[in-house]
Amino acid sequence: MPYSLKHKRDTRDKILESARRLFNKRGFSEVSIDEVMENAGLTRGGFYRHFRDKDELYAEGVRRFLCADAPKPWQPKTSERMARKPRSQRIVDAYFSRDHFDDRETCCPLIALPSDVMRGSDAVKGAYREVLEKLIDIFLDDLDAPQRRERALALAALCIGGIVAPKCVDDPALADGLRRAAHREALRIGGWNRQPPHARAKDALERIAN
Amino acid sequence: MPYSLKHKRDTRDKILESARRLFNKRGFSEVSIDEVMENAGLTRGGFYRHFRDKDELYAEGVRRFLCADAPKPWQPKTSERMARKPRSQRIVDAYFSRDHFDDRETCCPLIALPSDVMRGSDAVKGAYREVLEKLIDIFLDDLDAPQRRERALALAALCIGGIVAPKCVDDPALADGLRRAAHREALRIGGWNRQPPHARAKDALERIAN
DNA sequence: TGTACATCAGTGAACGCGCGTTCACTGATGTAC
DNA sequence: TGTACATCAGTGAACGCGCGTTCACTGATGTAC
Repeated sequence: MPYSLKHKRDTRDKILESARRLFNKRGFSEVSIDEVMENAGLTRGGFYRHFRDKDELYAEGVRRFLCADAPKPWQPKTSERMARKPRSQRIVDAYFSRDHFDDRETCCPLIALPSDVMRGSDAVKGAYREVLEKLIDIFLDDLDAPQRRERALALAALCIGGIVAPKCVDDPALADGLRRAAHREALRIGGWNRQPPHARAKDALERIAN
Repeated sequence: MPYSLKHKRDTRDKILESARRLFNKRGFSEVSIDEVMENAGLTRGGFYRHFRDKDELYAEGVRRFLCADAPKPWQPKTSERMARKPRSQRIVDAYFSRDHFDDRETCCPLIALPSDVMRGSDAVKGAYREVLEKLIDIFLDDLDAPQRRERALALAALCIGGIVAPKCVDDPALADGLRRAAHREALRIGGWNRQPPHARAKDALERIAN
C-alpha cells in the first residue's frame, strides 16, 4: 500500500480548494482542469486519480463549499466584541460589509455563482438549498412574531439581492448605495434598527471606515 | 448594391434575438455560434458578415437586451385593469409573478445572467447599471418620503434577490415561499400594502391562481 | 534492521473532439445602360 | 422595359487551437520476509 490514505485525501482537498476558488472567481466553464491542477501544485494527468471527470469536480466542489461546516470568512468572528447583538444581526452585518462585498474567492456561496446554480443540476440546486435553509433557520431563531418565517425568507432574499445587484454594476457609488440601503432595510426587517445611541455612533464610524 | 440595408439589419436582428434567448437560457460560454445561427435560420459562415467575433456578439447582445426600449414581457401590460395602482407597484407585482419567475428566455435582464455580468466587462456592467437605474427611477417617482432613495435602492435589491434566490433552489415550496415573502416585503417597503378589502380579496384569488 | 517488491499517486506527451474562425464559392438583388 | 454587371449576404467545407481525457511511464512509500 503505497502512500497513506491521508496523503490521497489531502491532495484531493487541495484540488477541490483550488477549484472552488477558481470557479468562484471565474465560473465553471471558464476554468480548465490544467489551471485547477497547476493552482493546486500538480499536473494535468493526476486529476483522474481523484475525479471521474470535470463534471464530478464541479458537483463535488460546489457541494463541498456550499455545505462545509468549516468557519467561513464571511461569517462573523465569534471573537467579535459586539457579541451582545443577536447572531442573525452579526451575520447580516458581516454579509453587507465591504470586505465581504470585495471578496471574490471566499465569499458566501449563495452569492458567488447565481446564474451557474440557476442553470445547474438538481444536485447543485439541492446543495444551494441546504445552505440557504441553514441561513433561514438562523434568522428564524432570532426573529420575533409576527410573521417570523415570512420575514426570515425576505431577509435571505434581500441579503442575496443586496450583494448580487451591486456586484453587477460598474459605478462604485451606486454599488455602495445599493449595499447600504439593503443592509439598513435588512436590519429593519429583523427589528434590529433600534440601537442605543452609543452603538449608533459606533455604526456611523464603521460606516465611514467601510 | 445588392440587398437592401433593411435586409441586412433584419438579419442582424434575428441573430441578436436568437443569441439573447440562448444566452439567457444557458449562459454565454455554453452557447456556440453554430447554435445561435441555426436558431436564427442561418448557417455558420454568415455570422462574420455581421459581427467581428463572438465577444462582439455577446457585448451587443447583452447591451441590446438590457437597454432595448421595446415593451418587455416582464413589464406590466398597460391594458391592465388595475391601472389605478402606481406604476411601481404594477412592476413589482409583475416582477414577482409566477409567469415572470418561470420565464427563462425573456425575463427581466437584471435577473437573467447575474454571475455572467458580475464577471463581465465594464461595458456589460455599464449596460446593467443603465437598466437598474431606470428601474430605480421609476420607483423614486412613486415613493413618498422618508428616505425615498434608500427605499428605492432596497426595493431594487429585493426584486433581484427575490427572484434569483428561488431560482437557485430545487424545492418548489421553498422557492414559492421566498418569492412571495419578498413580494410582500417589497409592497411594504413601497407603502403599497394598505389596500381596500376588495382588492385584498382579489389579490388572494390571484395568489391562488399563481 | 535491511532489502525486494507491489502498489498506485503523480508526470507529461499525445490524442481527438468541439468550436471559433477562415475561405472559396453561390446566388439574390439593386443599378447602369 | 430588358439585359449585363457588380456587390455582397449567405453557404458549407476546411482549418487549427484549446481543452478534456488517455496512456505509458516514473518514483515515492508501505509491507513482507
